Amino acid sequence: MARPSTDLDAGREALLNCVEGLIEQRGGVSITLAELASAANMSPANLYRFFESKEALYEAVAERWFAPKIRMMEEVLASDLPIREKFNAFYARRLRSIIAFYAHDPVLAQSYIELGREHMAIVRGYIDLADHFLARLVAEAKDAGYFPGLSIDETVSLINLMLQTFCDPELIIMLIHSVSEKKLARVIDAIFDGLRGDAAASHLSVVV
Amino acid sequence: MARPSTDLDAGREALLNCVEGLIEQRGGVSITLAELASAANMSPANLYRFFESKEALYEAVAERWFAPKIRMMEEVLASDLPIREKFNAFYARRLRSIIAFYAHDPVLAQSYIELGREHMAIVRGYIDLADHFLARLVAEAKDAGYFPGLSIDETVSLINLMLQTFCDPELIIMLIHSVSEKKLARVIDAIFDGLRGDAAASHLSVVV
Amino acid sequence: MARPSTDLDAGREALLNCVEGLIEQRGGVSITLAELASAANMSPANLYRFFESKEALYEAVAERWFAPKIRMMEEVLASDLPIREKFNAFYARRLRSIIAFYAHDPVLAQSYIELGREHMAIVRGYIDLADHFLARLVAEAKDAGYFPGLSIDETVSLINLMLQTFCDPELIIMLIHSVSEKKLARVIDAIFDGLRGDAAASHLSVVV
Amino acid sequence: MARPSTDLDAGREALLNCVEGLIEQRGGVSITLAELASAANMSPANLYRFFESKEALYEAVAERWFAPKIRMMEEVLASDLPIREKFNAFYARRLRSIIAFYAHDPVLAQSYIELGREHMAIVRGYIDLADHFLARLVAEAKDAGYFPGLSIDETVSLINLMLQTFCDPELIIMLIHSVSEKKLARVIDAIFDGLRGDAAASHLSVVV
DNA sequence: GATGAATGAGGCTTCATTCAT
DNA sequence: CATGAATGAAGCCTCATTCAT
Repeated sequence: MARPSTDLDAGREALLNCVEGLIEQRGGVSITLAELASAANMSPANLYRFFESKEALYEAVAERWFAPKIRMMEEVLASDLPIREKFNAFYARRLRSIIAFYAHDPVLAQSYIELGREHMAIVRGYIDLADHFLARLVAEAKDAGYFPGLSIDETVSLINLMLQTFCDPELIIMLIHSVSEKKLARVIDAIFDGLRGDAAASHLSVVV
Repeated sequence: MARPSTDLDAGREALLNCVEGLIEQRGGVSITLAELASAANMSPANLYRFFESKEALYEAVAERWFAPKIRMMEEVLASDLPIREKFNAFYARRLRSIIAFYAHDPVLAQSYIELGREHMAIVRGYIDLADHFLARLVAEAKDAGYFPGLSIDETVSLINLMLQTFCDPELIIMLIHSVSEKKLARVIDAIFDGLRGDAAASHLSVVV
Repeated sequence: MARPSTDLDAGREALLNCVEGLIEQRGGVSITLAELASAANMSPANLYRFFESKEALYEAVAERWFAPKIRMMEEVLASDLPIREKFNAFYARRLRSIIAFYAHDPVLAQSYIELGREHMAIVRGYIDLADHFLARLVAEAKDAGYFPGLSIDETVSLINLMLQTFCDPELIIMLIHSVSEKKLARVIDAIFDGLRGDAAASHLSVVV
Repeated sequence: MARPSTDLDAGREALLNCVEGLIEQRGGVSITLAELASAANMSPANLYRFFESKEALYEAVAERWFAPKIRMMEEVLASDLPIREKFNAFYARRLRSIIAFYAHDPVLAQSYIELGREHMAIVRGYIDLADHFLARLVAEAKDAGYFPGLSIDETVSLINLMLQTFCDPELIIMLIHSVSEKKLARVIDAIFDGLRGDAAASHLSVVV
């Protein structure tokens, strides 16, 4: 009866906060379970009541970071904006949120980046998800006549290359002073107005 | 027997270059001695001819990073510039070099920062050294009548707080778009013209 | 209050049945208390009401296996059969019961053997007890004039060697197709008719 | 130069012998790396020079056990016996070797069985390989007109059911006194003469 | 009584470090 | 000099066991 999971969930939240605290204090690099346990005033073994492995813990940390971004993307996809605006929103909202997060706590942001680099496998899942969303946007755009002569996969690949600096948090932070929503809009315009397969065929063969 | 140390020194340099290469390729996180040895085409055991421990290796990496800055600071201290300019040069030259390094290779710069966070103990020594230099500058400034009513230590502490963002590489990079030598000059002016003990007594108690 | 031990005893029995079930299903190797608890629909902690340790649990399992054999041995010892028949019954009844158990459930039998090998310490106690009974039988036999020139201990040791394959369950099962009560009877005859100290002195020195 | 692997290979062999010794002494259940290391007079860490994990060690143990059987099966498959004899040889040779191994060292054989039960995943690979060989035999037999109305997979599945007791070492040992090459031959005759799809259709649906 | 929470000991594995050659 | 062999300490994880409720 009751919700036996509530306690565990609360504990999980508390632990995630703890992790966040540690990350901020000393970077996210090589945090030890012993270290986390001691920060959380429990034995290392007890951590396993809340997370079934260190990996699962990092997944939860990643989820905390990515969940709102995924929600955003889903909202945008479900919206009935015209495709070009939809496309812009898809990237702009994420960009804005990353910039805001960085502005609010640059050290924490940096540390998340580090963490991401150490746990590529976890991050990759989210990148793939974003790619999947992008593919759906591209399909919609193709239905509207854009990107003629290009397959969806080709288009996705090209767009990823062009917009990398507007969606990879690491690059965004690295180029924080030159990246902006305005520039993003420009690039997206260029993509929609200029990206096609016919003229560019020879180049594409290089890309592939 | 010639000078066996020359060989060792050359080997050390080569290894440090190797380390730098590794750091740039894959971040500085959890580089293994085996990994470094294999990158340097030697056995792990042989590394110990050049560095007596992994810690010592990291110290050398740190020294490479800090040495020119220390030299700079020493030069400035030894110069016969008027104290205010001396003070400015003390910070401005370091700031310029960090910004240049970051501009030249942002990823490497980031990785050094990571490394620094992982090896705080090593870094701390250099921070203390810089504090020591600063204390000598402050003493000189006090001789010239500045910072009345403040002890050297109090002054050093206050100045560190105010100039943190102009000398901590992590903060500099983090605020790369808002930090500049010009602003540094302004802040230093404010320090020289405004920092004194009497009026600020109540605040200082808070600081401590 | 009543007799709280009755409940406990019942619980103990139930648990032992549970263990037996688990052993049969998945072998006796590395059964977890958590696993047993869940199979018994109780919390792991509650197991400790019934058995004070995992070791104690295994002792009980062993006891279940050994108890009827011990009872048999006691009955035989208390009986007033002539010594030679008594001796035969001492071994034959155990042999029969082991063969029957194996015939009834070979997998379970195998698993008990495994278990025994993993918990030698527990088993050793029962072996010692059997040795003690045997020593009493041997004493009785010596009173009747058998085994002249041999001490009780020497006799016990020799008999153990000769009858090992008729009382070690592992060996019995291993040699299931060549072991039989008839052969046992032959061997016992040989022991009673042939085992003496004088002629065999030189060999005995080797045995010791 | 030379063969740097030779030492390692020798060490591996030595370790496998050690494992075999341990298995024989105290069963194969829950052998600890520490235990093995101490039996081999080395530190647990050093084991990793020879085997990259405990799993890999057990794989090597398994390979030692299975390799000759696989070779046998391959030889039989490559031979140009008539299919029925080939089929018989395929099983009979394995059966003979298992019985011989058991006869030569029953305790060790038992312990290998235990080990197999603890490391099903490793064993499964070999079972699958045997199934693959069997499928090729069945295909050959079908080309010769046997097993009409049955697919290869169905036939393999049925034969496995019928011959289980002649190829699973655990079952062979368990039934050591009733299993024989002669009986195997009888069963194989029945399979070749009687196994077909048409008449048995209704039964097959049950089997599936 | 019975349970969930918590822990320490011990297992596998990695890695910096040492040592004999 | 340089190496391969070997190790101890430390990290992650499991599990028998205890304790407050």
